[in-house]
Amino acid sequence: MPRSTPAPRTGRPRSAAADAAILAATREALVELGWSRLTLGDVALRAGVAKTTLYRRWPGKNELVVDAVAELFDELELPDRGSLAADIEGVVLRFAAILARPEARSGLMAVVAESTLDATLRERIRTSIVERQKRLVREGKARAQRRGELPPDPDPEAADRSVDLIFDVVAGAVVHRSLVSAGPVDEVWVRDLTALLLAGLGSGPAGR
Amino acid sequence: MPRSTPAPRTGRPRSAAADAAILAATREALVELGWSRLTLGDVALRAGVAKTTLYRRWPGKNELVVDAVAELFDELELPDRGSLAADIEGVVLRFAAILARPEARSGLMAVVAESTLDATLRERIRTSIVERQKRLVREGKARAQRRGELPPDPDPEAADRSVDLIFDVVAGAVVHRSLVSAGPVDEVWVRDLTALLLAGLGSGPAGR
DNA sequence: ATGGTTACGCTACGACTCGTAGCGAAAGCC
DNA sequence: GGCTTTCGCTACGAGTCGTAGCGTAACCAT
Repeated sequence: MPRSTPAPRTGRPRSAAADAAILAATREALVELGWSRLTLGDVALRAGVAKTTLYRRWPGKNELVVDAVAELFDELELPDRGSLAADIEGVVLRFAAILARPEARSGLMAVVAESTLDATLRERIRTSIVERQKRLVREGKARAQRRGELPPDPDPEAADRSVDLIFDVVAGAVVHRSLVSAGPVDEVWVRDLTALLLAGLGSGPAGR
Repeated sequence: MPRSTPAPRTGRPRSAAADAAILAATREALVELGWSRLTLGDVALRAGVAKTTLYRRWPGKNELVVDAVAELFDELELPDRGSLAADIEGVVLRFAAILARPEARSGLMAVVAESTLDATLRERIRTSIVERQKRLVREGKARAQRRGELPPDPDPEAADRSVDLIFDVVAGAVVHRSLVSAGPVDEVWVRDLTALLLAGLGSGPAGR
C-alpha cells in the first residue's frame, strides 16, 4: 500500500509486482546499510525499477520505510494458550522475534525519530502500525475477561484507556529492552515481565 | 565529554567553551531540523567554530548527537514524596517533560536506530544514558524497601534483574506513549501507569 | 484494430553535503 | 623565545538529492 491511489480508470496500471519488489528491496537495504546510509537510488537498483518510479509512488524515504516495516508486524498473532499469562508470554516472544530482525530495528526507530517533526508521518505510523496492532491487546483482554482472569470494564471509556496503557507498557518495555538496553528478550525476561504485569511490583521478579 | 582525550601535557589546549557551544548548537539544530536534515557544517556555523574542529573532536554525527542528548537527562532527579507511588509519578512526569523537548525526541530515537548496526555507538548510548539513569530505579527501590512498601530482594542477582526490568518497563512505556502512540503523558495517564505497576492488571485503570 | 491515457525506464542536471587535506596564525607550557 | 597542539579558513573529489524531459510499453474504450 504505497499510497491512496485515486484509482484512474484509464491508462497503464501500476505494476503491483513493482510495489512488492520495492518494499522487499527496502528491507534488504535496511539490513545491509541501516537507515542513514540507505539511498533511494540504491533501493531502485535492487528492486530493478527506475528511481523515478519510486518517487512517483512514495513522497520520500520516510514514507517508504514506514510501509516496508509495517508489513513485518502484520504477521503477529495472539496464540490461545489457555491463560492470560501464557498468552502474554507468547505474543511478547513473537513480537521480540520481529524486533530482532535488523530491518525492523533500524527502520522502526528511525521513522519514529523523523516523525517528531512531521505530523503527517506520525499519523502514517499510527494508522499503519500502532492502531493496527492494538487488536492483540483487545483480543487478549477480552479472552481473559471471558475466562474470569480479569474483571469487566466499568465503562467503555475506561476500557479504551486500559487498552492504550497496556499496549504502551508492553510494547514499550519490549522495544526498550531489545533496542535501548540491548538485552535479550528471552523466556526468563518474559516471565519476569508477565509476573510484573499481572501481580505488580509487590511480588518481585523472583516470586512466581 | 566529547571523547576520552589522552590529555596531552603540551601544546594549545582544547577550548572547553567550544565543547559547550557545539553541543548547544547541536540541540538547537535538532529542534529546527530534526536528525536527518541536521548537517555538521550547519552545527559548526551555529557554534561559531570551524567544521574541521568538529571532526577533530567527534567521529561523526551519531556520536555528537548522543553526547548532546545525554546532557539533557542528567538533570533527572528522584523527588522524595513519601510513598513509592508518589515517587514514581514524580519521576515519570519529569522524564516525560524532558522527552517532550524536540531535541530529545528526535535525537534519542535517531541514535538508537543508528546503533542497531553500530556496536560502538550502542555501547556509547548504554554508558552515557541508560546505565546512568538506572540510579533512579535503584534509589526509588531502596527507598521503598526502607519504608516497607517493597519486600527485600532474595539475592543480589534477582535485585539486578528487577532493576533492569523496572527500568525497561517504565522508560519504555513513557517513550512509547509519547513518541509512538503520540499521546499525552499527563497526570491521568501517570496515575494509571503507577497503579498498574504497583498492583498489576487485576485492579484495572479505574481502580484506585 | 485504433486512438487515448497513464506508467515505465532511461539519461541528464544543478544544488547540496560529505569527510579530508593543507595552510598560516593563535594559545598555552618549558 | 621555542616547542607543540589546536584553531579558522579554503578548497577539493565523491556521492546523493529530487526533478525534468523523452520515447516506449501497457491497458481501456470505442
